Amino acid sequence: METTIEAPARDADRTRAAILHAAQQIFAAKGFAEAGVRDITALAGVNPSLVSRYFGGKLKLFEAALDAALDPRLMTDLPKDRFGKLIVARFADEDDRISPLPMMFSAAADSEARAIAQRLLRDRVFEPLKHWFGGEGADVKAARFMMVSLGFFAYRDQLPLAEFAGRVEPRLRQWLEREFQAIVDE
Amino acid sequence: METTIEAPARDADRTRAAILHAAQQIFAAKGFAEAGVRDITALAGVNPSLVSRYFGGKLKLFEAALDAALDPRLMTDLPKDRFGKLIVARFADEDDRISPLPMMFSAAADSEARAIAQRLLRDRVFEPLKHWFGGEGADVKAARFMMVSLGFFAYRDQLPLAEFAGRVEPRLRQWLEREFQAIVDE
DNA sequence: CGCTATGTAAACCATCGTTTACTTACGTCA
DNA sequence: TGACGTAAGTAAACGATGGTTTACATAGCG
Repeated sequence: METTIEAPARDADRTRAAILHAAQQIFAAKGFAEAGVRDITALAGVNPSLVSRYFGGKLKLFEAALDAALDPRLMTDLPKDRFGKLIVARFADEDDRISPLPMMFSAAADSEARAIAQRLLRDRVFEPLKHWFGGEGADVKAARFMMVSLGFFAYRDQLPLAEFAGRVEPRLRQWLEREFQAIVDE
Repeated sequence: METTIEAPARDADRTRAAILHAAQQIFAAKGFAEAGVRDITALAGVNPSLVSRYFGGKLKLFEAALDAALDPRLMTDLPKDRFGKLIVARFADEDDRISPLPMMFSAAADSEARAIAQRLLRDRVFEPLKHWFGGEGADVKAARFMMVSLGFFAYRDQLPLAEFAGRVEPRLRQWLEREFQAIVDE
């Protein structure tokens, strides 16, 4: 699964990119607090001190990793008439691009990391979504979207119940699809 | 506000209770990771070493604090015909008994604390709720309840947007009420 | 009067992000 | 081409944090 990113000898840009890429994997897998700088640099095959040199510290690296992974179009590039089905598919079917979302939960426990996650979540997800919905009540729609999404991830990652393990239960999935579709339709 | 719990001289039971009570306040306020044993014992007015002696460590204290604060009837004592309005009121209007719920989020970042929170959330919230809903699809109903609840708390505590700061926006609140009511009605 | 439970103070120890000092490869210029 | 200087990277130590343990003091009961 995790493939070590070999940083070629003496190339600052490649090394920086290797650290960033490793950081995305480790942060997504272990969360902000339990992901150690030594874990990340070990995966990148470089020295731990380079995190401070190239990124200014673990917190800034976290911010850079989150920022690089977040693409606002991830939610707003879908056709509105099939939004429900497609967004749930993207969430549930292990789309690699979704990993930054659950990664944000891990930041909740650390007050500094939480501030970063909040800002990014607002600027890169909430605001684009609000403008995409448009019209009156767009802010409420965006808030509804955030609640259902966060609820889904929190439930899936926090409460891995035996009966729902592995994939999303069909009736639950159907409810989620209707829920998301209702946001754009109303 | 936080009132220091004076532990009378040389009473093990009272001291134990004072630590537990202080732990509930500090854990709820700062989360598992950022709540220090020294913070808790300072509020209780006792020595930090007593946490290990009386509870077997910080993790066990967290478990005890969560367990003591969680009352399953918190959700299942409401009349089903007005469930939506009442549960949202309980969530949004700063009912003191709700504090353990957000407190669980803070445990998500720590793998050991998360395991405890998962078990407690399942045994003390999910299962009682499932039996209270009853009938066919009770498990899906309970899951829906968990998702909306977790989504609400995650959104409120994670994303304090300027326009929704302070209290819950009325239209959002209305949506939440309909959402919760729909779970019991369907 | 003395033993045991209660509580305290201080040290312990592991973790972890970061900094410092040193080494080495590579491009440049004489 | 060859020495030199700068940038890239490493190793090791630093320093703070924080849960836990140990050694010691003392109050209260039999």
